[in-house]
Amino acid sequence: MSRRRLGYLFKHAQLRLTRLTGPALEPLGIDGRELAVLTVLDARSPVSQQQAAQELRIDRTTMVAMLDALEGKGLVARRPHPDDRRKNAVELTAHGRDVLTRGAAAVEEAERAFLEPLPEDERRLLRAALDRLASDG
Amino acid sequence: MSRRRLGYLFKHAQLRLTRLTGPALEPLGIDGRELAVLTVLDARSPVSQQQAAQELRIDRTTMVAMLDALEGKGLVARRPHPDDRRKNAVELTAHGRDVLTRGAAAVEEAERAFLEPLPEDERRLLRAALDRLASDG
DNA sequence: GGTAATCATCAGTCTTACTGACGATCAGTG
DNA sequence: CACTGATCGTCAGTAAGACTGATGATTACC
Repeated sequence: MSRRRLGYLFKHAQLRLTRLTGPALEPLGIDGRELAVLTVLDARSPVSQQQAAQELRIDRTTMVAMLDALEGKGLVARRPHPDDRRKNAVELTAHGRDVLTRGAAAVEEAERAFLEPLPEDERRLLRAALDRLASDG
Repeated sequence: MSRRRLGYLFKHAQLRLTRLTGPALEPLGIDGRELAVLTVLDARSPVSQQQAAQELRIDRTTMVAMLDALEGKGLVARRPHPDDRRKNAVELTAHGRDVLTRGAAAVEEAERAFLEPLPEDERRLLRAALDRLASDG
């Protein structure tokens, strides 16, 4: 039985997860946060930067920096939005789509390794529980 | 069903937890990390700074800063270790013990609120699962 | 007794993420 | 149409958290 606080458990679970996903993505030159951005762009493209930021619940200014990085790596392109000249329409490049595909596979693999200590049914339960706990309520 | 990555779920579950524990501890003038230090000192006191740091898996230099803060608030005292003059023997003050007691109660309450979306049996299961996932393996 | 390891500390750095301000642009009201 | 207020992307500055590497003091090894 664990006397640890939930805060401790979350922090160190996340640390262990990062120790697995980090090296898995490192050959692709991105980290987990960047992969999340690529995923959103793939699903919703073209989106404004604000839309993408809201989707991931990150700050608009943080998104600027992340897109700067991703654009610098040639994974993402900003172009002027046809309907609203305040907005950028952000899209994946061909290279970005490729990195997304390979990154997603790498992360799935890392998540499998991460969850390996748990029996199958508990993995599903954990995911469902986290999903409810992570929703702002 | 959740398509979110585990990294996202952990991050935002933790954010929501902090939104609950933070205000709960704020009247006591500490945060969750500091409460964890107080807890270790209470259980193991007197300990060296390194022992306390290892217990919480935080860096030795981070522990220096945290004890500086806690000492400044009068919750903790460093005294020379009787057996080894390189070490500090760190202990709770009377005030520190009091804050620990009230802080622990506040956090228990906040954790209850955090877990409130889950049925009773899933709460236990989550805790057990996190415990295994957080262990470095 | 001399070398290597340990402890606490400090300065510096890095990452992540924020606030607040800005110019440009759009939307709604009258 | 003109004004007001909101929205979008950007930038500068800041803050928290946690690390590295170096240092002085001390201890352990043999």
